[in-house]
Amino acid sequence: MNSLDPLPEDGESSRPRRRTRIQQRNVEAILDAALDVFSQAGFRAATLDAIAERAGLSKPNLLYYFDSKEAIHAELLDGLLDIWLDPLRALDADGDPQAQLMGYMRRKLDMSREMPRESRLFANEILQGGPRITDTLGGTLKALVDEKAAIIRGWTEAGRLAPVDPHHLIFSIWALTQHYADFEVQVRAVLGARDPFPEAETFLDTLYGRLLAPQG
Amino acid sequence: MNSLDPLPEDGESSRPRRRTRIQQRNVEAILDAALDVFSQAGFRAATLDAIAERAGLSKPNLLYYFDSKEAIHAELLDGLLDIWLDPLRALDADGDPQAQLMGYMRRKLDMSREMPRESRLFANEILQGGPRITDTLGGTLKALVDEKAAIIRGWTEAGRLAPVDPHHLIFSIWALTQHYADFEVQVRAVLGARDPFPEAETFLDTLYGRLLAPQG
DNA sequence: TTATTGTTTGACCAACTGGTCAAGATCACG
DNA sequence: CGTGATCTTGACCAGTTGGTCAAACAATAA
Repeated sequence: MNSLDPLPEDGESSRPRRRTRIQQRNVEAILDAALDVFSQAGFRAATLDAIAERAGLSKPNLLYYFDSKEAIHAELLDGLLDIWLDPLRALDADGDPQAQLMGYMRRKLDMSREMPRESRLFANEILQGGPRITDTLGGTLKALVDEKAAIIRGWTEAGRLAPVDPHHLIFSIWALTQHYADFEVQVRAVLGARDPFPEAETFLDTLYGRLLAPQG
Repeated sequence: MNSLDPLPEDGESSRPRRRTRIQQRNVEAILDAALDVFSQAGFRAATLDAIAERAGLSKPNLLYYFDSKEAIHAELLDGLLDIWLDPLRALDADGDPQAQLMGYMRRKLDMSREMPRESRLFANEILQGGPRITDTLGGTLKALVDEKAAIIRGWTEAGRLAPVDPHHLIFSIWALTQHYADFEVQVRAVLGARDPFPEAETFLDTLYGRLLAPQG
């Protein structure tokens, strides 16, 4: 039994956690390598050997920093979920409806471009039935989506937004933006040498412009 | 070495292939079980034991009908790809542009509802870099998409369709429809008991209605 | 019935995988 | 420097996995 993290038992600051430089560096390397491997293979098909190699450590050394394969995966998912949902949290009831939603879409698209591994990590997890995050899905996530859906419904009822099902509107933003990360291989195969993202941004601007503009 | 399929060496008809009733039944059972397992776990994480169990056969018996795990997977992908691309093939240059595209979208949404395993099989494959179908992606698929994109561009240029990037329009249909199969767990977690599909159809009708209607 | 072909399985194997452990190497600090 | 804490590793292990094989068990046609 190892597991470095000394549990709530700090003297002063309660956040930093990693104590030595070596710990800092290695834990970081492990999580980065694990993100590579898990996002490409999914939990079960990922191997500790592959993660260790990519991190430049031996397998037993990995297990000195983390209790198990599950522990690494869990820490990744945990840390990422917040980042992942941040753009939705930022949706502001007091802002301009269309600008808010288009801003949300763009931020998600940026994340697909800049954090494709993270996107694929979630995709893999959910595709495989999400056994490790069903709680979060039905809990935190559902609550957040319901909250924001209510805001969107409010906008529509105030006539500031064309009528749309708020939940499916949010799904559509997820689907359309994450598609460029999750199905990147396919998109690139079809598009050839072209860079998908600038075109995607233009297309999605058009799409949501036409979908959301009030009155028809 | 086994591999039943007698290669091009038939006496009369060249399609049927499976000779005995037993073969017919077992091969079918294996492919169905394999679809269950591969679509849920991805290629690497899927096990022959799991497939065998679900098919009600012993593992050596599986391998009497198929040369290897890869062979099962390959046959699945092969057989499915045609079905999967059929709706796009059906896009008719001579039809009404908007009706054609909305029809395509609906057929894809139907497939997400009725063949979610197949959708997830592809999703898993592509998520993991599509090592077993990159050829098809850059070949058959790209050719088909390019052809249909040209048709769509023609419609737009004729003023029969609002201007949109044809490739990204096709991507959007894939993303939005397959999302309901591939991310089903998430969608259901957020929506609770509601059936996603009827709502999805309404939403997508609205979306593509507003996006595609000519003139603004 | 018998010979032939088709089907099924238990026993087995080598490679891989997640994880352990004790011993050694390195570091931080008084 | 010395000493305790941190870090690293080779050797190892038990369970899993894709795949083999010879022998047994059907089905069927002559």
